[in-house]
Amino acid sequence: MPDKSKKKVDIVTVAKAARVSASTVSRYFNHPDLLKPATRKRIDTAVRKTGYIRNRAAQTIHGIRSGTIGVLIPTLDHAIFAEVVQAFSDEVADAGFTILLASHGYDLQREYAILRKFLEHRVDGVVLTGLDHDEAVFQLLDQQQIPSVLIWNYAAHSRYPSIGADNELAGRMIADHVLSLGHRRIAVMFPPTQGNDRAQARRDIVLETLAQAGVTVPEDWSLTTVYSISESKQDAQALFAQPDRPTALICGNDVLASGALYAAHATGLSVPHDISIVGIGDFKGSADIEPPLTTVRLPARRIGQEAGQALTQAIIDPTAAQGHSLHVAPILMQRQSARALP
Amino acid sequence: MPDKSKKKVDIVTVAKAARVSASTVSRYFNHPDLLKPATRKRIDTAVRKTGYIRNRAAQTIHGIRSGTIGVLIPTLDHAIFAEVVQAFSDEVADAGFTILLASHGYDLQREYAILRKFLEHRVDGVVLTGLDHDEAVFQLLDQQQIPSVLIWNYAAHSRYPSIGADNELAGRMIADHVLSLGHRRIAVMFPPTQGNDRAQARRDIVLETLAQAGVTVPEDWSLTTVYSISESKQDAQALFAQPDRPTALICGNDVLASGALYAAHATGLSVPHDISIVGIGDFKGSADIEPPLTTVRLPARRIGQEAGQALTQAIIDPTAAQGHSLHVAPILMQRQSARALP
DNA sequence: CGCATTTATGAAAACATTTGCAAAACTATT
DNA sequence: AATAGTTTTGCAAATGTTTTCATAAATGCG
Repeated sequence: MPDKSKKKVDIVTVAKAARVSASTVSRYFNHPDLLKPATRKRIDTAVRKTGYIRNRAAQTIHGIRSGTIGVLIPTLDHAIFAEVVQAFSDEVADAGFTILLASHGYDLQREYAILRKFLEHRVDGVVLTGLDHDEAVFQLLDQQQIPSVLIWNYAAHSRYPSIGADNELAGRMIADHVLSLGHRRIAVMFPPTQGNDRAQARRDIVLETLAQAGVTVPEDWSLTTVYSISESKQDAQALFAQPDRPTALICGNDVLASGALYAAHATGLSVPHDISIVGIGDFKGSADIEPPLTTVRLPARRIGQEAGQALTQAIIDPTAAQGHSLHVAPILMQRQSARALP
Repeated sequence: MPDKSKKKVDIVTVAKAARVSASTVSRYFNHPDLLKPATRKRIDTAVRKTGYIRNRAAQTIHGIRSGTIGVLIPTLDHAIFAEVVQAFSDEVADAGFTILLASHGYDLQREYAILRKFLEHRVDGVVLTGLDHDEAVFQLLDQQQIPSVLIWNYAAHSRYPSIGADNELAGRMIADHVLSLGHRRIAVMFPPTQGNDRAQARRDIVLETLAQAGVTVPEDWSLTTVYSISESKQDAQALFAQPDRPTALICGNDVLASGALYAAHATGLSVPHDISIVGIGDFKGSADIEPPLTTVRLPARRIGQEAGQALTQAIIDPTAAQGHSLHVAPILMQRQSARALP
């Protein structure tokens, strides 16, 4: 039915077709209750016939909300970020927002550039991943006075409201757990930490917790491995091949831990009998891997949802106090990849 | 430095600060070469001082491109889609496009609604996942004459250019492979197929290929399992517990296959000695799981990249022929989870 | 039925830009 | 120094909406 001719159809095209003024058509969309049912009906058919689609850009220049939220993550390739984004998107979609998504690949400069682009699009809100960002990023946010939230990592005193888990706590929890199982000969495997405050915090706290218990990790038992199952499998295999083996391996995240699990399997080591392996994150497959991975859960979905609620709230009611940080507690998931030393 | 006062800064604010007209400021951004170096410099500092950020919405109503591409996927929770999106996003970001992302969760009605929303935002292009869509969706696309591509699945005769792998081919490849290994007692496990043409096509072709070889899959060896490791582990465990066991299990995707692998492990079955298990997709961990999974690779990154290139091309040069479909060939990855029957 | 309300609609200004055209400011040439 | 040509800039119109204000139409009431 809709008119297929290429001439652009705008609000006045519809107005003409319905024999009303443009203002009335505008009202049809924004305050339908102000219209006489008969006119409403007339416009309705006109819209249908012309195939009219509202132009959000034209609305936006009136200071009307754009209906978009900019979401800035390191990468979608980590399942955990994909999960947060999905949850966030679902949450804000209900309120009519669409997300503008971009990833910076841990490059702070790109993050700034992308944020600017978001701002050019006049996003109604911004989501940034992690607590640490370039000072220029914060200045831009301050200056534009745009509702923003930092997700994934939590800190009570963050510069903008943060919604996420306390990564230091998570690190301490897993380290404490391993310690409590009686392990003292412990190896660690973490991802590189440049531009990644989350991994950084985790590593530091794990090492510190161990140190406080009098456990020091020898140089060659402290592995740095990129986020990849194959890499971690390889590195762990090398570690396990050494004559002198640790009794436990703490991994900075579950991907690394999965790789380590496979490495153990490939090396003929039995987990948790010969070695205990733990991760951080509780990623999707972690509960089902063999053996099920002991880890601490960082509730991604929950974070996405909470962030979505907080941000829509802040956008819809800008007078309300600038949102508060929210801590989504990590949870120790005791499964079968770690055991107590006899 | 930038002015922190809340009064909105627009192009005329900058113009005043630089003692030029608004048009000149506009030219500063769009045709800088038309400006005298001195004026350019003056505007430059004015922009900096005022903290001005261009308003894309205002440009867009002039028919200028919005610089956004709408990407519509079923869900980000499947790593494979996250991967395509990431690759696509990287590709188009280079050309200055930002993506508007939304997921429909396999609900065709929602897909239509989201597409409309994209169109309201005047996206410059649209990416849809899969070949099958509501007729209304295609009509909208036809009517709006907007560059569009269907990704993930390929078909030579698709209604809009499709860029992806031939899922039927992938299904046939893996079925043929299992057959060629000498298996005849074969079980299959596929995800539910409603609203999911990809899974549908795979299942049909696998069954058909087996049938052509004279192999029929008994009712209770044909499992339908939602996309989830834990579910598939459970279902596979039930299957393996039966007295009469198949010699091979073909899974509709690698997630299902991973679950089955864990199930075998948990049941004390050795893979591939006691049973061969294969998947489709070659997901991220598939090469590193124990044993490494035999599967057929659906090159997600490649698809995302190709789609990105094709779409930017179509947007930048609309006169060029409406893009062509592109087949990204699936590749059989022979690893260790399947063996030839003696 | 006429007047005062109330309700529904239209005209025009506003929003932040871009752009065609014309005027102004330079340069080069004689 | 005057002219012609070129480069740089400004003015004003245009873009697709929303909104304020005013007017027209409908309704209620005595």
